[in-house]
This record gives sequence, structure tokens and C-alpha cells, in this order.
Amino acid sequence: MKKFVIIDGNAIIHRAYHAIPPLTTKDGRIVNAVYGFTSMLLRVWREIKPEYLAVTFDMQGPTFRHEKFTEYKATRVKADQDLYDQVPLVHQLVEAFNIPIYEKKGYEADDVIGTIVKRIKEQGVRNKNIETYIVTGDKDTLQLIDENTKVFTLGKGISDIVTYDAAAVEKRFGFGPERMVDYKALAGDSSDNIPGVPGVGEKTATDLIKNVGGIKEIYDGIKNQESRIKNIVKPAVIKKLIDGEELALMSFELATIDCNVPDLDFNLTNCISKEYDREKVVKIFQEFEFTSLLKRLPGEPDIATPTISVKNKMEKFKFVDLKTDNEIKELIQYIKKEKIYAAKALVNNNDYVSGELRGLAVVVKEKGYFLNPKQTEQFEEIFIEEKIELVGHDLKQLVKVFIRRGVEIKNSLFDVMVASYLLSSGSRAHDVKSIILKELGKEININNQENLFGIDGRVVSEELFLILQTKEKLQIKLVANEDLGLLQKLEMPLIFVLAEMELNGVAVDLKILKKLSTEVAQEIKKVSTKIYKLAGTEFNISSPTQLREVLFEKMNIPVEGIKKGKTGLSTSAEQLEKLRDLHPIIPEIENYRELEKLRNTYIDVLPTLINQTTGRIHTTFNQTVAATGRLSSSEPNLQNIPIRTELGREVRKAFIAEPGNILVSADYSQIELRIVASLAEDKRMMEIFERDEDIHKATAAAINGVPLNEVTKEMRRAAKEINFGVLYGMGTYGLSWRAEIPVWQAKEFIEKYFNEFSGVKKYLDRTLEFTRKEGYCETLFGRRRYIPELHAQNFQLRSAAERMAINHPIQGTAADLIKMAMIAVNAKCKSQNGKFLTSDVRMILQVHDELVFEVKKGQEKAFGEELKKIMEGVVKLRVPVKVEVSYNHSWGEMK
DNA sequence: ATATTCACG
DNA sequence: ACGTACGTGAATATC
Repeated sequence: MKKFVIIDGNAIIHRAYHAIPPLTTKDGRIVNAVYGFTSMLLRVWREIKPEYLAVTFDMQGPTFRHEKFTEYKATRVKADQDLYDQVPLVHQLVEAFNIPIYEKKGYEADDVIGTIVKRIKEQGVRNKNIETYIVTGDKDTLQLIDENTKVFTLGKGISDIVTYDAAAVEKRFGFGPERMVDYKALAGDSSDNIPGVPGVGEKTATDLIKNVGGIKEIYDGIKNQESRIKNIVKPAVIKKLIDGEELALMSFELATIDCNVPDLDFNLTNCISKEYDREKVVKIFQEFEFTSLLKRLPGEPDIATPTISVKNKMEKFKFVDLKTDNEIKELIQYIKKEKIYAAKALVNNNDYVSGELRGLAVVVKEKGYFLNPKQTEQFEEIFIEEKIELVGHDLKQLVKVFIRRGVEIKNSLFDVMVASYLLSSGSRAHDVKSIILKELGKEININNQENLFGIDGRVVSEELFLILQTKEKLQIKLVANEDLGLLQKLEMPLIFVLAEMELNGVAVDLKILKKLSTEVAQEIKKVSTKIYKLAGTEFNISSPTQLREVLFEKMNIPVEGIKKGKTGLSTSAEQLEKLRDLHPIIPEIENYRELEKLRNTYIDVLPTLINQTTGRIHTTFNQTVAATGRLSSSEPNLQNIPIRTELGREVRKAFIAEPGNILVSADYSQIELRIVASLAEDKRMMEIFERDEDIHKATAAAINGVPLNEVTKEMRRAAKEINFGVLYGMGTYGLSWRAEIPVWQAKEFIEKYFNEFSGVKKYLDRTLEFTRKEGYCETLFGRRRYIPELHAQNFQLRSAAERMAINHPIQGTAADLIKMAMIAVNAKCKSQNGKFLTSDVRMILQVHDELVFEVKKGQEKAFGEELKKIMEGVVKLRVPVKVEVSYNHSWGEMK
């Protein structure tokens, strides 16, 4: 079957003009509509691959409809000149592409399209069927749909395309395309100012059509006083119909596309998609500055064809089209027999929190399938089989989809993304493409899974087929590294916890943020004015370049001791601190920076991230990003909500429990230092924790050789820096700078420290030696990090590597520990005899050493105590593990 | 795309 | 002699 594409030029141009920001060329011409049209044309070309192409346009001047009904389209506001100016440019482009343009004075583009569709059908009989695709921006041509004619129209944005065939029209409107005209005749169309029957709107019109039929049937029925009309239609509606008959008939006529435009010089052979003048097109693209479109030109190496291109071909893979219920049953039996399959769930707009399921791709051995939502429901029985292994990439997404559908997945998971991460946590390349390249040596392009015809199930399953192969490779490596246990016992169970947390989301108090926003905006204005006055000039305070110029060149503030970056003197808070007393502008700039930061990152952004469906904020917890095994959080990052400044804390106060609930937060106290004490088996440090003393104070006492009660604030502060320094692999210079003490003193302190805590010193040396020898270091639970730079010749690189090798086992063990706790707490809430129901206790946040829950009021104390027990007992260290629990309505008011 | 800055543990 | 602590994500300016 050959494909014919007709593009409704005007409709596309209009939509593009309003949907795309006003792009201008260097000489100031607005070309957004041309860009949108061209982008659409190239997309259609690529995805439909039509044998025939044509473009239609409206012509200026009145049409026969205006003559019949003077009010026709009278409500249309005249389009901008900026839009009209682009029409000839589009013509020019279409001509360069060698595509025929059809337009007719006195007729609209829709009529021209209708006429062409009709002619194609007539000729199509001779030509053995041609499939026609109308590409447009509105719904006016839906009436032309039949079994060989489809409509692609724009949904919300310019790239959101909705495909209509007869079934899709039926689904959207409740009746088929042949009734579209009747529908408009009854309900009218405000955009074209088609009146319809006064008092009859979308709902009544739909009911009438579904229950009675078209306007002919309706009016015949009324006139013949058919009993069924009286039974179905309310008397008030009948009256409206009788009163509005004339308008209905006229509306019918206006809405009907004229498929017999006279003297239209249409000829199918003219439309044969042919070579275009590439040079001419490229020249026009350059003129309009469409550089990004150049590589999408047909004939170029196509980076976006809708199928996976694998250099080594997809040997053996077979895509199976599932049609009957029986075939799904067979698939289920097949999986039960093979005990392993791969799957990927797809949802609307990639929104796994509230998007609707669109389909499930499944691969078993070399066979690929794509199940629609209905079929997926039938398939769900597979998920509860504990003995079956489910393989995938980023399975958390799939888990989220099915939790929402009330399905608890019991399969044993194997997530290749997480497996790849465990094997090389220092890398960030754990996307499908990178993993397949690394494990199979195959270079793939995963092209739009979604084309104009919807999701391409074949592409998705091809991807899964390759993922299934990488699983074998990854599993072998994991076994060799003794990391399979970490995957199965820790990371895979964690997926379920993270999925639930992400779905739970967190509630925020919009009122608090709105109030803060107003206050901060006023304050920023005030501070800016002050700064401009002090500087004697207005400039962009947020620009480090401009600020540097103002401070150091214009105002001549001394630059001695100020650090330089790659581009010049630094203006970071740290450097400004040194200048604090030199000029009153400095504190104001610090103030400005804090206000701007809080406003731009939190106060004004968080409200926009509230999910419209759930009313809460849903972050993503990334499981495969941080090299040490920590989680990270993004979109939004809820692990860096302010707390250190007063205003910052105000932001945190906007994170609240919903009415009837309360937040419970549990912190591991000094967890990393406790881990050091335990890993190092350092007697002295272990004693301090055993006695539950203030670690920094006790450290100060030890290195200064004084009793605890003689430790001054200064001594404690320096000791705290040393303690942190240990975690990070400090050097003398680093400590001297951080603790603000002379280098000689820092050196002395460190020596004393290692003298007193000799176990720690030995442990650090041991760790480095091990890492140098093995190439990796690992956490208490075997999480590895490879650090090849440890053997670098370059001092800087090598030093950095040494610090990583010191830090990883400490930070990483803490990460392992809290992950275990999360799983344990979750299990407790789920277990049959567990006291706490998942619905009453929801884990909502993890911030490295803290877990936050939203708990039903009344249960918080009991839960908090249980939580403390679980978290403290999840692992036995050589020192006590201590957890502090607090309760509050808001996160910012926790002690 | 990169650099700078700054929010958190 | 080196240049100055580990791990993140996001906004902004600038090239």
C-alpha cells in the first residue's frame, strides 16, 4: 500500500506560530512558523516515508461559505503581520522541496484536501489502494477519515501529535468520522463561528448522535413524531431543535467540506515524492538559520529512523504481533516455562507518577511482544511469580506503574542499569546505549520509540532483546566480583522502596512559599538598589564577570589573597568573606546572593513542581549516580533543601505533613565517624562512642592532652575539622586552611591526632595499600569502587585518587547501612503481623543519613520507637549505632 | 557546552 | 614542586 501525505500548510503555520517562541534570524526576521512547518514536514517525511506528497494553502479573500453566511469566521481576529510575512517563505521552501502546492480561490484548504482525498480514492481503485494521511493543526478534517484516510493533528504542543483513524474518532467523540459534520451542525464551532443549534452544546450533541443519529434522522424523527425520539430526547431539547432547524441546516452546510472543488488541477503523478534541489534547500536553511534541521534532511545519514540500527545485525530476533487472548495465554505459559523475561512499561508523557499506561514491551528469549493496556492487564499474573526473573533497564519505572495499578511485583528483579553501576560506580554511563555498547560491543541508535503512528513496539522490544543479552554478561562479571549478593540483597529490594517513595511524594505548603516569594522579591529589590548606589553603577550582580569588574577594577577593592579561577579573580562567598570589612558593598552582595539562590532554586521553583494529579512533589531518587553508593535526588533535588541559614530554614518549613498526619524524621548520629572507628578498630575512638561522648570534644581533649572539662570552644572547633578531614583524606594545608590555623599547627595537630588514634592511621594506610594493589577499594559490605588513577604519575591526579580511596569505604558503608535500614523498615510496614500499615506510614525522603516519614497522627510515637530500633540494629558495628528521632508538622521545625 | 556559584550530607 | 577535603544537583552567565 502506497502512502500519500497532504499537509494543511495554513493550519500548521498557525499552530507553529503560536506554539514556538518568536525565533529570529540575525537580521531580525521572525521565522518561528517556517521553522515549525519545516520541522513537521521533515518529521512526516522520515516517519511516514510517503510515496506521494502535497501541500495545500488557503487563499486570501472570501469563500463560498462567507457568501452563504456573512458571520462565517467573523470571530477570528486578524493574524499578526509577523505571521503573514512568513507565508511566502513557506511557499518558497515547499517549492525548493519540489512538492506541489494546491490552493483555489474561493475555497479553503480543507475543501482542496477533501477534493484531493476524493480523487485519490477514485484513482486509488485503479492504483490498488493508496493510504492517505492528512497532516493538520485542527480537527476540521476529521470528517474525511475512512479506512484508507487518517488524520495527524497537533495536540498540545508542536511536537505532540495525535493520530486519528476511525477508531480514534470513535474513542474521542463517541461516534465515527461520518458523523463529524452532524456534530458541528448541532454543537457548532466557536472558532469558525459556526452557530449550531442554540442551546445545544457538546454533550447534548454527542448524546443525540449516539442515540438517534445524524441531523437527518433527528429532524425526520421529530417531524414524524417517532416514539423513540420522545423516549430518548427531553422535550426541552426537542423544542430547541425545532427552533434551531434553519441554523442547524446552515451549519451542516458550512461544516461540510466540499470535495468537488471545480477545476482543481490535481494530478497524482505530480505528487510523486521526488528528488529535491538539495543545494537550494540548504541555502534557504542557512538563510533562515535552521542549522539544527540540516541533519534531518532526507538523504542524510538518518539518525532518527524509527528502528534500532545495530551495526551487527539483530540476529535471530523475532517480533510477534499479539492479537487474541489465547496468544497472550500462550505467552504467559512460555514465560512460566522459561522462567526469565525482560520488560519495559511505557506511559504517557514519560510521567511515571501520574501518566497513563500505554503499553508493555516483553521479550522472552528471541521473541519480542508489545502488549496494549488491555492485554497488559491479562499479563499481570506473571508478576506475582516469585520464581520468575524479570530483567530490565531502570525497572523502578515499571515497578511504579504497577504499584499504581495495585499490582505488587514478586518476580526476582535484575536491573541492568544497577548491575552496570555496581560494576563501575565511578562511571555515569549506565543508559541503555552505553551498556549495550560496553557489554555487547554493539553500537545502537535508539530512535524515537514514538512515531506518528504511536509507540513502535518493535523498537522497544528490540532494545529489550539486547538488554536480555547484556544481563548474561553482567551477571557473570558480578559473580566474579562477588557483587551479585549486593545486587540481589540490597539494590534490587531497594528499587521497591524507592518506587514507593517517589510515588508517595511530599506535601508542600504553597501559602508559605507564596509569602516567602513576595518578601524575598521585595528584599532583593532593596538590596540591588543599595548595591547599585554603593557601586555607583547598575550591573548584573548575578554575573561573576560583571561583579568582578565592578569590585576589583572599578571600585579598586584590594585583591590581595583573592583566589583566581580559570577566567580571573573569584567572587565566591569564600573570597568575599575576606573582603567583608573592606567595603560595605560586600555584605550586601552576600545578602543578594543568598536571596537570589533561595528564590531561584527553591521558593519560586518548588510550586511549579507540584504534580497536578497528586498535589505533591515527587522527586526521583537516582540509584546509579553517586560513585560511593549514595543515592542522589533530582527534579527536584530534595536532598539539598536549605537548613543552615535562618531564611533557608523558612523554605524547609514549607515541607509539611498533610492534615491528620505528622512528619517523623530519624537521623543517624555521627554515622561516618562511627564507621571509621569500627572499620579501623581504633580502641580510643571506639571508647568515645561506647561512652556516648561528644566525639569532637573528646577528640579535642585527646589531641590537646587535657581533660574533657578543659576543652575550649576553639579546641573543639579545630578537632571537628580534623575529624571531618579524616573522612575526606585531608592534608596539612587543607586542614590549616579549613580550621584557620597556621600550617605548622595543622601539621602538629595531625601528628598528635594519629598518635592518639593510631588505629585510624593504620587503617588509612591499610586502605591505600589495598587499593593500590587491587585497583579498587570497598565498603564493609563489598561495594567496590575502582580507582585506577591511584597509580597516576601526576601528583594532583594521584592525590585526588588517594582521597577518593580513603573516602569511599566510609561514605559508602554509611550509604549501604541506610539502604539496608530502608529495606528493613519497609518490610516491617508490609509484614503480616507488622503493626504499621503502608497506608499509615509512608517513607517520603532520604537525605544520606536521615529518613523522613509521613505518619498518621497518633501512631508517630510507637512508629518512631520501632524505627529507631530497626535503624540502630540493622547492622552490628564495633561501636553503638545511634539514631535520633524527631516529630513535627513541618520538616523545617525538626530539632 | 562550560564555568561559576551555592544548596545539602 | 605540586595545590589544597569527599559526595551530589541546579541555576545562571557566557562562549
